[in-house]
Parts: sequence; structure tokens; C-alpha cells
Amino acid sequence: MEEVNKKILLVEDDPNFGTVLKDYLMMNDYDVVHAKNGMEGFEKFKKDDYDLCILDVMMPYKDGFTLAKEIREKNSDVPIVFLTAKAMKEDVLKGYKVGADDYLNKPFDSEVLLMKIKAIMQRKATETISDSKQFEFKIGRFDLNSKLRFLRFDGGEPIKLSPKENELLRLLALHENDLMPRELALTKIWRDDNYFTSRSMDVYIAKLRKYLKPDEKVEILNIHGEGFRLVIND
Amino acid sequence: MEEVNKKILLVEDDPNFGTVLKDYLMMNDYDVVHAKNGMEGFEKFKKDDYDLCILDVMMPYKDGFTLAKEIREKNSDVPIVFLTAKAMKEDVLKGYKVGADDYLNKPFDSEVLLMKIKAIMQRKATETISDSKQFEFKIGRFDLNSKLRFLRFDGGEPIKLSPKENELLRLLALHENDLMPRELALTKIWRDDNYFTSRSMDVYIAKLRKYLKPDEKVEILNIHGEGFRLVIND
DNA sequence: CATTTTTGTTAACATTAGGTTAAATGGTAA
DNA sequence: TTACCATTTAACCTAATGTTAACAAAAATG
Repeated sequence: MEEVNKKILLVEDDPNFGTVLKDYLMMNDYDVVHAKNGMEGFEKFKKDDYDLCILDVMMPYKDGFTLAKEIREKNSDVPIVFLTAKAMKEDVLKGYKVGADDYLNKPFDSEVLLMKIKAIMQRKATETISDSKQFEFKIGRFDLNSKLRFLRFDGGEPIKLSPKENELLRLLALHENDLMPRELALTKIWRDDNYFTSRSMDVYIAKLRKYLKPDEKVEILNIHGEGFRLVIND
Repeated sequence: MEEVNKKILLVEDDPNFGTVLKDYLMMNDYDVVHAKNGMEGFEKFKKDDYDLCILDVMMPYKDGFTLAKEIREKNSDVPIVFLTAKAMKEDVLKGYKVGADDYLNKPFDSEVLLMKIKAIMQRKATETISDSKQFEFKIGRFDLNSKLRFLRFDGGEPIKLSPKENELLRLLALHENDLMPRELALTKIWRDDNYFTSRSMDVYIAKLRKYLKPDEKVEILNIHGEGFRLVIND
């Protein structure tokens, strides 16, 4: 069983605590990269793919929440776990809003941490198979590169897509010819499902339709009350 | 805003705490079914589909863990959140082993609970996409795709169905050649059984008959006072 | 067979979702 | 700071959906 270890990005400014935690995780067969502050954390994050991020909330220069937001912008899927000394209510709320997967109060039981990590990885495992590494799509006569965020028609000059345009089109492409539920896009991209985010999404659908106009075989259909459907007619 | 609320099964033996929590959740647009002990909880679970289970750990007769195990046997997907008075380490570990999605210590902040619920639901929303239910039916020379809500005759241009048309035809198809009781459609689709919903349903039956006219072998028969029957003659 | 109940059908009406454009907001870099 | 860009919010309009009323027809009832 040749199995690659899961990779964890640990961002923790306390050198003692950070080192202990890192060693403990490594003893349990995780590959751990330890960054000493938010800035360094983001640099390391950009350089590699991680299966999990463990972020200290209180850090100089760049706190855990800000870092989490940046990470989410680049990759909306990585599980994120926050570490806090004191579990203040506002913190917890803020964390969940940024898309936290779990919360840990320092000092915590290391065995509990391992269980949580395991549980989170399991959760993500199922999703990851389907949509993790998919960045390039052919959409009729278009090419979408959702990593570089551009859309090219007939191999011509690429149009640059904004992050939201890109994510939305990517979700549609993942569900090509099938229903892409409204709710899915709202929770995945907007992380909230209310009247305004919903209207915002409609605005983006309009933008995408405009981009896709050159190929009249490609269209985004609405399924009233359910969501949208990217169809390629042939 | 015709949106179906998420359904929560709350199993909590403390009547005061349970009632307060239930009311709070209902105020926040969740449908809550409250069971007073593990046994009752499992009965209620079997009778309906839930989007989330909130289980008290300490309960007479059947504790939360045992209940969770039973629930997992029937349905491995429902998110489960445990409530504990004291967060003993063994409990937490046991919980994660049974497949807990989260943990809450009593007393907890209600706002935090809401955020956690939201986060968990969001997580599940993505996985849920792929659950391949029964969406496609052949009805004589028609194809019904009840996910995309369309009906196609002889592989031609699909007719779009409204949600109610779609649900009704789907129910009829599920009972092909058999009685589909009025009451069933009314409770399942209209969620209410009175004079007006009943008349509304008749209106929809008329619409479906019109759609199905092209295939004269397909008809919707009425069984007076009982319901309808979708028959395919051959 | 007269009467009541249930069903069939059509159309008017009300409500909600979605399409589109433009202006307001907010963040970021020059 | 200004200028720019992505995104949200607002506004207005159209399409889609669902409910109700009204009346006709069919089925059950005694």
C-alpha cells in the first residue's frame, strides 16, 4: 500500500507550541509545513497543495481570519481549522463565516485533535474525488482555464474572468448538461444564501451569457426555482 | 418564496431545555421534530427524512451514541451533532468514532449553534448533488426527467414542466398502472389536504392529460373518490 | 330520477423568480 | 489621494408558476 501522507499547513506563531504540535502531527503520519506567521503562511500555501490548514487566530501582522479569507479566495475547498486561546463568541462566528471547518481551543487534547482531523479529512475525501483537480474545461468552442481564470473562444484572445465569474462558470461546467442547483453555487461561492446573494448570482449569470454568446450552441438555461443548466447543443 | 425548510430531528430528554431549543430553531426557519428520548427519536427518524440530527448524549433508556449508531446504520449521510453537558474526552472521541459532525457543550450560545448548523448544512449540500435518486421515467412514448423537469415525446423537443406538474407526474409514474391516492399527492406535493388544494390538483391533472395526449396509449384515469391512475395500454 | 358530490376545464388573477441595466460600495494599486 | 476593478444593491420589467372562481360534466346516492 503505497500511500502518500496527507499534507498539513500549520500556521502558528508561538514557536514552542508550534513545534510540539508539528512533531506530534508528524509522528502520526502527516506531512507538516510550519509557518511562523500569516504572511509566511500564505506564501507557503500558494507554493503547494494542502489537505488541511490549521491556523492560529491570534498572530502578529496577519491574523488567522485574514489568512483564511485569502486562502478561500485562492481555493474554496481546503478544510480550515482554527486554533484559539480563548473561544470568544465573535471569533467563533467570524470563523464560521470565513468557512471554518472546525474550532479548537488551546490547550486542547492532542487525541481529540487527531480525531477531528480524521473526521474532516473523511468528509472532504468524498467531495475531493469529484471536483478537486478539475481546472480545464471545453465548453462548446470555448476553453475555460479556471486556474488562470480565462475563457478563450476558438483559440483566440482569452477573456479574463473575475473570480466569481470564473467559479460560477466552473461550477456550471462541472455539471454540464445537468442541473447546477442555485443553492450549490450560493453556498460554495457566496457562502451564504439570501435574497441579495441570489440576485448577485443572477447578475453573474447574465455576464456569463454575454461571454458565451459567440457560440450559439452554448447556452445557460434556467430551471425555475431550481438553478441553471449549461447546455451544449449539437 | 416557496422554499422548503430544513428538517431537524432534536432528541433531548430535558423538557425545558428541549422546548426552548426547539422554539429557537423554529424561529430560525427550521422544521423541528422533538423526541423526548432515544427510542422515540429512532422511531421518528425512521418515519421521515431529516437534514440534521441533534442528539443529547445523556438520555435514559437509550443514549445519544447508541441512537447515532442506529441512525448511521439506516442512513450514513445525515449530519449528526451531539449535545453534552460536560465535554469529557472519552465522549468526544466516541462521538467522532460514531461519525459526529460536530459537538456542542451545554450551555452553549444559540448563535453559535445556528452558525454551526449552517456550516454543516453547507458542507452536506455539496455532497448531496450526486445522490442518484430515481429521476428518469419512461411513460409510453414519453421520457420524463424529473430532475431537469422535462417531458419528451419520441425523443423530440422536450416540454418544460413546472415543479408541481413535474412532481405530480412523477408520483403518478411511481405508481404506474396502480392507484395514486389523492391524499398522497396532496400531502406530499401540496403539504395540505383541503378543498382548494384538491381543486388545484385537478387543474394539474388536466394539464398533464393535455401534455400526454400525443400518445393515445397513455392516459390518466380517475378513480372516483380515491385518486388517479396512470395507465399505459398496449 | 332528482340531488349531491366529485371531477374536468378554462380563464382571471396574484405571486414569485429571473433578466437586465445601471448606480452604489468597497477594496487595491498606482 | 485618485482611478480602477470586482462585487453588491437597486430598480424596473418580463416570464413562470400557482391559486381561485366559475361553470360544465360525470359519478354516486337514495
